[in-house]
Amino acid sequence: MSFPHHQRRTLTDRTSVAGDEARARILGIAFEMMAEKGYRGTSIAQVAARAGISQSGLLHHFPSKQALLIAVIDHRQEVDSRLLVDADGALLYGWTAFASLIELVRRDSARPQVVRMFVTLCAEAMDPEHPAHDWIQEHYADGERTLTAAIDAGVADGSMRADMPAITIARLTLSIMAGLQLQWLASEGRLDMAGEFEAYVAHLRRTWAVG
Amino acid sequence: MSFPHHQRRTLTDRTSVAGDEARARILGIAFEMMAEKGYRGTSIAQVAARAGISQSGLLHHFPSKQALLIAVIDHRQEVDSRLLVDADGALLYGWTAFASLIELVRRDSARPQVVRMFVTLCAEAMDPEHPAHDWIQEHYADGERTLTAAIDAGVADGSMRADMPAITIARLTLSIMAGLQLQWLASEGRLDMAGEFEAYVAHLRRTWAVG
DNA sequence: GTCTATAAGGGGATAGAC
DNA sequence: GTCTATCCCCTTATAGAC
Repeated sequence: MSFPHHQRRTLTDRTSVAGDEARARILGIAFEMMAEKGYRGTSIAQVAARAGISQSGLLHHFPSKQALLIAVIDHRQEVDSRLLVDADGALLYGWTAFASLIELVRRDSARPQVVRMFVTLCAEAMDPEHPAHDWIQEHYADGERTLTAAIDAGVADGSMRADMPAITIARLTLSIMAGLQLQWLASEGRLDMAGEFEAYVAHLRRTWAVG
Repeated sequence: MSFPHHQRRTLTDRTSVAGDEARARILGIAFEMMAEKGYRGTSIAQVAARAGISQSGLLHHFPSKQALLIAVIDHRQEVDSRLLVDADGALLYGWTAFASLIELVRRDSARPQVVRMFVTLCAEAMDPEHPAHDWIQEHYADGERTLTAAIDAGVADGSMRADMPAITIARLTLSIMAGLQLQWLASEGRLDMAGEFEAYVAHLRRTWAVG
């Protein structure tokens, strides 16, 4: 992923603590509002008002609405530990990867706003003119590559069968994760997202594990 | 589903053919634009311009933007034959229902705009203030009920196992359908949506059919 | 770092002529 | 059934004072 216009603070910057606090506050509000209304449905004036600052004040920290969106996406990406990677940064593989995905879904079950932000952004970023279009395409492709590699490793070490292409399993798994998010949001919590996903992995394990 | 403000032409109406043509043209353009930019990202002025009519002319046929959205949704719902129901209106059940779903996915593979409209609308309608919020919730609930009933019938007639709750299978299946739509759109056609879904049903059949 | 003022344009919807 | 003209609000972004 690359956003060439993204501002990143360097070690030599001398900015005030008050400025940092305002920036963080704006970022949090922007995230919440974009989660609910999407990028297009959110106005920077409303974000500014909720953050207790003027619109111009906001634009001092984020020079444009697009810069604000990019900052929101980048921030979440730093907060969320990367998918399928352990503490040392090594790639998880085989059933360990699926256990990690279950953990991820369980964590998401406690953060409906995060899920909503992601779902909303995914849908509107299908438009090639949307500022996050490239990001979302790379995000999907990256997820597919990573999970496929993890499954291939599981097949290689003999814990998974080779009678179904790894990429097919990967795509089905990622589809289920995305689709469950939609159903979970639509059900307003009545659906047990983590439970349903665990049932899927359990079924996969029964029918696809070796031994 | 119910939209109390929806205008439906009665048998006693005497409206001109030219008016009907204009209405249909506006409806088609509105569908395309809302598929790409969503409801919020589409302006009635742009729809009117592309339809070769003035904004006021459009508002003569659809008194508000919301009325236009509702007409678009209703129109698609009439065009698309209902899910899991055969020509006589009887409920499909068991593996027949899954065969019907495969057909549905295959048909959708040729209509990216329809899929995009639906995905975009689903995401933005998660917002309780969105005019299609109630519709989308009912749509999800209805799909879950219908498919669960079809699976229950399959278990009852002995063609499917009873070792997994019907509703779990139904939710997983609907998740996969929705998730594959997202991946398919993001991949811009590089993914074979119908093929992936068939692979899922085949796996289900191998591991879950009786006999 | 934050503000007010303002530019410049797009949005949905209405009134009334033809 | 379609148009022009208009209203009024909201949008993003900039200029310049403090």
